[in-house]
Amino acid sequence: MRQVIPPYRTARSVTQEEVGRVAGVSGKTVGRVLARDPHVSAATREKVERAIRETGFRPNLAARSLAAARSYLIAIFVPDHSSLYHADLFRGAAAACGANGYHLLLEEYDAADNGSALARYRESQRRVRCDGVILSPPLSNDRELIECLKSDGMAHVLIAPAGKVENVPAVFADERAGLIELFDHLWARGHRRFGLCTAPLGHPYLQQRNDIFLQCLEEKGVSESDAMFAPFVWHGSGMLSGRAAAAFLLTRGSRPDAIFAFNDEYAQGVMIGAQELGIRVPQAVAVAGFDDGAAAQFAWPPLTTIRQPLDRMAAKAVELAIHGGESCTYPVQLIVRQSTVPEDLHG
Amino acid sequence: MRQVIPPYRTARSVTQEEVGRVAGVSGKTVGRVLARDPHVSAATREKVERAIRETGFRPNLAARSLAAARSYLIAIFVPDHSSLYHADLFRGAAAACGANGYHLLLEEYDAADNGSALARYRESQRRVRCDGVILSPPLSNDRELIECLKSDGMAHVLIAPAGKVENVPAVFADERAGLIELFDHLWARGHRRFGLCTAPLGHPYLQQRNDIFLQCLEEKGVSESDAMFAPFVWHGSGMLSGRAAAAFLLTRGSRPDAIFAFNDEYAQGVMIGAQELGIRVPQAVAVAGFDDGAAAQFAWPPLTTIRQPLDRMAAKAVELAIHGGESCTYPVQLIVRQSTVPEDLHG
DNA sequence: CTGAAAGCGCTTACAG
DNA sequence: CTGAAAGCGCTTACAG
Repeated sequence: MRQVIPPYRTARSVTQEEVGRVAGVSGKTVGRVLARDPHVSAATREKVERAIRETGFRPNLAARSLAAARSYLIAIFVPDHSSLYHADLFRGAAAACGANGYHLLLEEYDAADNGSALARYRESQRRVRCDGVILSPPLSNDRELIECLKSDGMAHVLIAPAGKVENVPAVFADERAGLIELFDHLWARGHRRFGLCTAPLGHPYLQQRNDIFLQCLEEKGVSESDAMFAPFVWHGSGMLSGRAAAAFLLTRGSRPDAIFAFNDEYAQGVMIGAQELGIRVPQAVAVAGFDDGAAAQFAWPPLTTIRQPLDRMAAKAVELAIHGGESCTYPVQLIVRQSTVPEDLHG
Repeated sequence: MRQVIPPYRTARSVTQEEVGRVAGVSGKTVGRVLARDPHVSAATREKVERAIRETGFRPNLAARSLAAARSYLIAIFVPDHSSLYHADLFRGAAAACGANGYHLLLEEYDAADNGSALARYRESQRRVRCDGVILSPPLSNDRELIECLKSDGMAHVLIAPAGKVENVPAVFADERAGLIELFDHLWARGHRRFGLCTAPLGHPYLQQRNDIFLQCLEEKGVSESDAMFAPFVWHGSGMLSGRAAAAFLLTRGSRPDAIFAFNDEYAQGVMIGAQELGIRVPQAVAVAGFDDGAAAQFAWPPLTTIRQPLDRMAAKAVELAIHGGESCTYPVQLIVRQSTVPEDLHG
């Protein structure tokens, strides 16, 4: 029966038993070597390793999963639109999975539909049970999905949720420290009139960046300080929406001399919008973003922004999902470029 | 023994047997319902489906894989740097996997190291045997990796390889048709002096785009027609390299009046480079790209480019990997925007 | 330090 | 149309 292999089946692979036969030990001992069990003599280990090489043995993940009741799979969700932010996360997560003998499974969801990720999770988990799920913004604030994960007993880790979530391990970037540093940089350069972009609903982690920026302003308590908000209007992409925000902010009576956009895509749009109006960046208006992700690479002039280590954060999330552990916060870094400081001052 | 569940194990799940008990049939019949076997009476099917709902039964992928000798997993490789192109592919592939009851597995590799993807494949496949592997550029022209896949008997599908690869199913975009359309567009607008960007080594699919563009020029056989190539110099990102290419092309004696960049990231850099030199796009120089991917979203002015349906191509690749089938070619679409036609002409 | 047994939860033929 | 048996290739206790 076992020899009947229809064409679509993968070739029957070498088993531990067969490796054991070649090495002159039992298959179980081969399993021990593979599991790095210390209770194996060096000589046996040596023999087994040679036999593994000779036979081209590859452990069968399905069998292993079934016996061990773990899948060696970690799932992460990808929104159905291009997101540079998420692309960076995936790379970091995939690398970390590989390093831990795990594999990263990508699940797609519809970002425009609030319940979609939950539905996708339910449907998908009918087929595979991953060992853990990693939730990135905006899903890291999806209470319903998190509740479902909890009640399923599914390990889960949040990346950069807005605020702490009780009893759920999370990986944060120290956004507050970065924003304070950015604010101080702008303040020190003499900026007093600030423009901000209203964050879209359902993205509390973006809103939070604005909130912290406003707190910085408040702490200065200087009366002439003022913040002006561009309303949120979606124009089909972060860039175009940022461009519209710039048009709003820069065509009023008293326009801001510095604009903080809650992420790089918006910031680039703000710069384009300003330049279209003939307003020079940074001479007439300084612009800063957040993330230092791929979008910052496309910005001109080069964008002053706050770099968060997304790849390391994703890697940490994978490790927390696999091994458990405490929430942690990664430092961020203010990257000063020519969108806030003219080139000639850069030396 | 089976009741000893260490904390790290996933909870024991409901089995087909148990569902069968609830439904008053054997577990095998439950399996038939799940497999959509037509030889099940409607009444039985109904009973079983109710029992599945009541018990919250979820089939165990590991057990299924082990018994059926297929993993229900498709692997795709992601380079270790941000790539908008690849991010678009992944989304399409993930969606198609979901629709087919499969899952997409992300494998990371080092784009700077030629043998890295092969090494990564070998190492990873020691642990999981996927049912298929999808190779996207530049891996879709990696002979060594493809040979290895073949000798492993691993199903594989190529996305947009440069040239046909013998006996390997591939998904193409009709780049030639798109490039001819783009060339005709530029020609019709009176452009005669063309600038091109030399493609990086190891990316024959980009080189191919230049080659086709040059063929179009040749076919015109017009003596004053000329093409000028910017040398390839990597400046850390496609955008910055394109910017340098523009600086090269636009500071010679007889500068081009239209520049074709082999992809959108380069094209955006070319536009930035031109604008820095005070050369207006499109009035003084028209610029066009290729892909209409996420990079085109960041471009200003909006970029004329050739849209290829990356998500559908990736979805098709997944289907070929799962079900087999013939190579196929997707139509592309010239998207004319303001980088080649001034806004006032757009109506 | 190593082996034999039992079991993970499915699918695949084969009977009936 | 439905059931009982065998098997997929591992891991987990338990013996020795």
